[in-house]
Amino acid sequence: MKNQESPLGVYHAQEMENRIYEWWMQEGFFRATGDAQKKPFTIVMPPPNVTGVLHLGHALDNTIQDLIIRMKRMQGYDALWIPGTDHAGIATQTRVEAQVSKEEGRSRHDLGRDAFVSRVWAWKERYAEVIRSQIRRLGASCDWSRERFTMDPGLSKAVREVFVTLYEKGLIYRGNYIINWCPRCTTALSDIEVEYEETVGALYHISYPFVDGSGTLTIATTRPETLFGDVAVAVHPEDERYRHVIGKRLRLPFGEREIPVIADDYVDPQFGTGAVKITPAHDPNDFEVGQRHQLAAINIMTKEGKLNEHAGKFAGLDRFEAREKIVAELVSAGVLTRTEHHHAVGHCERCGTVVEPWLSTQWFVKMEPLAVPAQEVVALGKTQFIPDRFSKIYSHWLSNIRDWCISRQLWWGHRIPAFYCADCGGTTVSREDPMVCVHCGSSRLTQDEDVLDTWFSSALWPFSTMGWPEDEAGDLARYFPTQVLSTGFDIIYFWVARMIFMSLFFTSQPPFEYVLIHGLVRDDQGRKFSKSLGNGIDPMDVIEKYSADALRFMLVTGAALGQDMRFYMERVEAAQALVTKIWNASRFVLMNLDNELIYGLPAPEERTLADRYILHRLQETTSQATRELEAFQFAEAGKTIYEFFWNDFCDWYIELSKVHLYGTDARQKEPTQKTLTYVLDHALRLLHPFMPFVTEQIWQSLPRDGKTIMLAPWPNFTEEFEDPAAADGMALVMDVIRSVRTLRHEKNIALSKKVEVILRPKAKWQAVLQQAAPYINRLCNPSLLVIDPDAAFPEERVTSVLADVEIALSLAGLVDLSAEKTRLSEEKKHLEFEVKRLQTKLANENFIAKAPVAIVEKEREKLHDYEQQLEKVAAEWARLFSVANDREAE
RNA sequence: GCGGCGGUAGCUCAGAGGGAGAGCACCACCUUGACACGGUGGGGGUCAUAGGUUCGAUUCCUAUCCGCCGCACCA
Repeated sequence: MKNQESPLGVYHAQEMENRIYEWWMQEGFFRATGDAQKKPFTIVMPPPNVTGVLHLGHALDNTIQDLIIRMKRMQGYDALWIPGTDHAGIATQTRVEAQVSKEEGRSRHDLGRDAFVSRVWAWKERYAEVIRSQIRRLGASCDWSRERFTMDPGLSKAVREVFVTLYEKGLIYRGNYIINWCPRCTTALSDIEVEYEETVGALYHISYPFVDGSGTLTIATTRPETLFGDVAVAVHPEDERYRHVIGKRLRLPFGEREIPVIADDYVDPQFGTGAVKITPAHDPNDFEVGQRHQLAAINIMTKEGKLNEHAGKFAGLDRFEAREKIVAELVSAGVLTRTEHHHAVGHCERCGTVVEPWLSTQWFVKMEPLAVPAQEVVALGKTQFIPDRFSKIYSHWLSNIRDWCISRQLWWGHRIPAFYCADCGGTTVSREDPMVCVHCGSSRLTQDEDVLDTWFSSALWPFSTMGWPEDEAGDLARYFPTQVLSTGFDIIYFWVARMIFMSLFFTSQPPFEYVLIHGLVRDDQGRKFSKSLGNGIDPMDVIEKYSADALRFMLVTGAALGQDMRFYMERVEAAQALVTKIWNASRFVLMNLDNELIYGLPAPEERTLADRYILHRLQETTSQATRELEAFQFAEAGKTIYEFFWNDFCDWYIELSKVHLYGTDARQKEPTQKTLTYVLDHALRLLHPFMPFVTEQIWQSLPRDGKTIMLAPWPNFTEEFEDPAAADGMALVMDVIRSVRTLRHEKNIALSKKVEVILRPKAKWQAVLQQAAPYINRLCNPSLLVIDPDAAFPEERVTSVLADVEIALSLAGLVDLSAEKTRLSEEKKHLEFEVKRLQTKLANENFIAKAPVAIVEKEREKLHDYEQQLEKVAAEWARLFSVANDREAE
């Protein structure tokens, strides 16, 4: 009967995980119910870009969200997790352009706008499906019936509504300003889409001759090719060196154009020569200087980054090629020298091309009116960053923010709803495509060719996914605002801040209560994963080799929130070991159940000491893990549950349970079976958000109440289980067992070899130890177990002294006196040290006076225990000496 | 220049005002009726450095060193 087959069989992660996910989907467990009895709890998933596949960072992010949403669902919330994908304008367009070019050797212009865009849609369909299957493979319990894409009709409607509203309120405007331009992508970029990289470049000193022949003025520049756009040279008004040349005129090289010397305190006299060429069309600072002095702006570059007709004979050359040629000519003319110069050069975030500050007409969002409330809401704690330090980063950015350039010269994205009139030149911005110009009534309208920055639509994600603006009574009313957002710190500016100000503006509510910021997943050497390093790890490969459960557990316990983590396969293996351990422990439980077992707990009076202990620990673990999870301390919570399951449940309780399961007293069998089942059930529930698959699989085989562990109630605080007496008692029993084992090990006595064990406890522990005798018998294998405060120890023995019990093994003929003396004297030395330490501490009047009473009391108890132990160890040590002397005397 | 993070056992990381923990690795023993992805026992840390606060600091404060990151400027 004991050896019946476990219904669990062999663990096959791949087959099992796929099958379970399918079943969850079929049963609709992921769908938010809308149950009015339940409180809603909502998370919107940061939509992955449809550019390609998911990486470990996505896996971490989604695991965190799934963990939270699964716990909340079990806690009885109407939990909603909205999945989706982002169209990722530049990134996706670039990928598809590359694909078209590679496969057909054609550019997007060869295809034409409509044909190209339909190619991108095809790409989107394909990769959205890849991403969907990857998220599923991870076990994400998101509500697929509410999946969204940033370019869905509803979300596009939201984009248009937002654009038009902001335009009407004067918060969106079009203008000719310096923006960041990527000549490769041929589009404008926002400030944060530019990545600055420290580079070794050159500082060129060029001498411009005065028109009146009175010598030259030497300027310093890093970009000599822009000299064709120079409209002035500026010096500091207070700079004595140049005061006399202000107002004079200079002649530019390569041409006859003359420019004035002006004074502006923007100039730093310490830098370079103290004289700066002013090129308003190609430098943001120069642009401002130009405006202050009413200077013209000469744009000398094409959108591809080539010099245009203003550059004379250099027209048509690429900007870097032109720079070389210009420098060469100026050097031979003797008017240019160069020095090495370190400076940060902006690169396109998507393609790495050096970004060009470029004057062009673009659409902007006026930021200040939006940024102020967005800062407030975080400052007031209505939205909280976890860890809190990220709120500083957020607030710092918002307080220094410049207007947001939102137009992109791309084809993939939301087309800007602005229409220009061919007759009056007026602009019409409207919710529906206009038939006629609002200014003059002409029907000769053409829509702006450009699309909006992807982040413009992502910024609306928390409410656009819920039906805003069309359906405000449905999901939006119930599930917005959301409770939690989980994302990486790299996206705080791009996305989090923008969602917050857009939500505040359009819904008057912050979009989330908590923003969880996690760190980066790095490789085993601490480097970022990157294509160029070739160190990428596909989460699907990890799942394939181990399991989604293991990957999830590893990621979520790998580091504290906000801290970067290194990805080590060894740690996935460790997580997999836990999965296996859970599986095997469950097999044990199941193969020891009787078919007619009724689900439930044994009555309190039927519970064994071990039962009481494990229920107490279950209770502790439940409280602690719940507290930690609710504080978003996932790694801590994972550890708490891990330790309970492995150490308390497997190493101790299961071993102890064997006494009752296989023992002679049949009455104890059923209570133990019930406790095993109960504790396993609840431990699985605690583990489920971490490891959804294996816990579901096991739970299905368990006597249970419910259809799926996904919807089983989250374990609650159960006062009835609180049992400090059982906890203390078992702690002592465990100490005793451990000590006996240690003595056996030190004396090389295998557990299979029986040996007499004598325990001399303090009287108050007599009953507990007596009760625990069957456990000690099973785990220590004594030939005879004596438990008696007055027991006499045999002459030939080894001993161990605990605070509350003395332990002796009877070892006739086996005691190595000198080894034993060494061991005891080490022990004695250690105890003496501790006693001394505590005596000194307690002799300190300041300590007694100022430390909390409880601490002082604790230290006194410690001292007392140590003193007693020392006394006994010293006595034993002395006894050995006399035995040794006797032997020598013989 | 401004700001942030990290420096704890060989490795990766937790932790916390009252003489430091885990996983992996290591050593010894064990095929004990769930599990060798296991069991039992063990070794290993002046908690980066120097000051300060405190009865007490590895934990709080200051400075320094080392590693990393963000922002700003860069003609």
